[in-house]
Amino acid sequence: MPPRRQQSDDAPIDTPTQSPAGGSASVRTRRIREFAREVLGFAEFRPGQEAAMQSVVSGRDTLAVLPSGAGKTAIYQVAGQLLDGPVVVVSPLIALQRDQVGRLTEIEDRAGRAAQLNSTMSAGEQREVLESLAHGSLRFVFLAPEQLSKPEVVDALQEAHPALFVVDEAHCVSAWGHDFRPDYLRLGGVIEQLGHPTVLALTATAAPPVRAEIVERLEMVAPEIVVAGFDRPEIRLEVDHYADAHAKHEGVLDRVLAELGDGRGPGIVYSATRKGTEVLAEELVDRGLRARPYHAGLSTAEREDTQHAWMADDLDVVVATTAFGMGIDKPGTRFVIHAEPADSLDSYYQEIGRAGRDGEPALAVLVYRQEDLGLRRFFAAGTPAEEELQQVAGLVAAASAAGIEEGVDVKDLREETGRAATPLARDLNLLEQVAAVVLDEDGAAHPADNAPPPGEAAAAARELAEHHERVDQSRVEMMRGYAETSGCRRQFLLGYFGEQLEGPCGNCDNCSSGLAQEQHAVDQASPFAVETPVEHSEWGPGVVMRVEDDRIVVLFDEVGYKTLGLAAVTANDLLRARV
DNA sequence: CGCTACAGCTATATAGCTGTAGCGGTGCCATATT
Repeated sequence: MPPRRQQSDDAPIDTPTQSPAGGSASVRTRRIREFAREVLGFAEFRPGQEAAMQSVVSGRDTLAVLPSGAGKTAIYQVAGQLLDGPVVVVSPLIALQRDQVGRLTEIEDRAGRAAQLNSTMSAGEQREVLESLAHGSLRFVFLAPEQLSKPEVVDALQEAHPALFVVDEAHCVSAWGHDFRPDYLRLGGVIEQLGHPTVLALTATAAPPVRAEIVERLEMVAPEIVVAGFDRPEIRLEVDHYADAHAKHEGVLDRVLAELGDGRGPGIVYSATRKGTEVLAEELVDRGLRARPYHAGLSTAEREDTQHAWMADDLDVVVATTAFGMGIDKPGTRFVIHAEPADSLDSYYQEIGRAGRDGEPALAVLVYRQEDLGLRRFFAAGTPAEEELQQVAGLVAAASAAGIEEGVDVKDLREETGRAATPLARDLNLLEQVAAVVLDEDGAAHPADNAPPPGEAAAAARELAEHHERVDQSRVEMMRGYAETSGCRRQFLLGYFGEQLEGPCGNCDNCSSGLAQEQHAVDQASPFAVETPVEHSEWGPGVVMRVEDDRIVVLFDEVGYKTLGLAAVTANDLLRARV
């Protein structure tokens, strides 16, 4: 397990005697404050912000989990000014890169020049960025992780000796790395190639296992972990339960109409499917609302148009898949209604966190049907068959044995196995992670040095995939737990993120109905307290995340979140406190 | 995992049931076609 050091906002900063920014901690503090005031126009820091700046400027790898709007960007702006060398910022979306570069360009004369590097630019423009980086005339470069699979990009970065390597929206490492965007998993290797500049990982939402994975994947060394309180008390939490699909559908429409009818709005409706967004948007339009669907299947022009209309207050509702989100910050968003549950509380919290960013009261409603978790379970599944993995490993090994030096192309593998590109890419990534296969810069597969035989490699890869699947499924179960709890929903949510709220929040449906108070009274009597490290006879070590009257939720290192009945636990002596 | 569309069956012919195959989410990038 990676280290899990935590530091509260006001804890003293641990200061090495010699630091890249030079000088003592007090000098550093002064320079940070000066820059923040004079260039960024800060009157004061948000929670966690200055602690993260201190840590980064002192040359320490840092993971900062700070709420949206807490000024994560300012952390690397300040660091970029005080460190000696350029700053590389890995950002998941080209649109986000564009926004950041735009903002930095406004203060360019004081903060330093910024540029992006991506496929929307001409070859000439891309070359120019790499050259100015090498000449030292660029302070910030923004790129997607995929750029770092190109050797010429890594070479250019290496020559520029970056002082800081920033991974923005760092939860993507965990959420997207495994299958969707595997280059996120390779960032650790890139950081090593660059001589391990100081690493700064930034995210708004990360539960303890996600934090651990970020630290591990990025190969962060003795990281400072700054977590600022991420309670959003202004967001009221509610869950509407339905048994019937049609009734649920009507329930979503009614909920939206009720909110807007009361003059509250605008808001976002999240649906799990593209079709769902289109059907709901159309029906809302039929009921007289300014509503539009948004998903990745729409043309770029349509998406941009909808996004602009949303930002310009020309829409009451955007009905969207998860494609609508990162980088969209509209402070006056009054409600977020989910027509289906998210795949985890991590995603759910991120999505509802888009409401009420102006600090005014906002509402998050989950319109819930147990069956809707099925789709999430399906997406969480998908451990490949061992034979499938063995076949792929075998083909790679055979090509090498036959003396084919350029390796095996994914295209060739597709022809030989008759399978689609996506599952094949997933197989190769798994085999790469168990040190059986190496992918070169052209995407061709070679056997790794001392690679295990295909049978062994396949077994190890399957085991790894099963581990991910168990954890992902357990995250879906926690989403279910949130929907079905009779306790305070905010306590449940914050507990999931490892933050304990002393009493019921008073601003969720279960608090309003009185259920949460009854529940809370019972919870006090549980034999296992929250945050107790425990050992389970079958599942190994874990930490108690949540306590209810007859059950507890434990986060296990190996199998993720599990809900245990207390009766069975005590009867069979399943769980012991670790010392 | 669960829903939908649709094929194929039934029953005095056109609607209504049953079984099941197919499908479902996120974005980089590069390459092929206009």
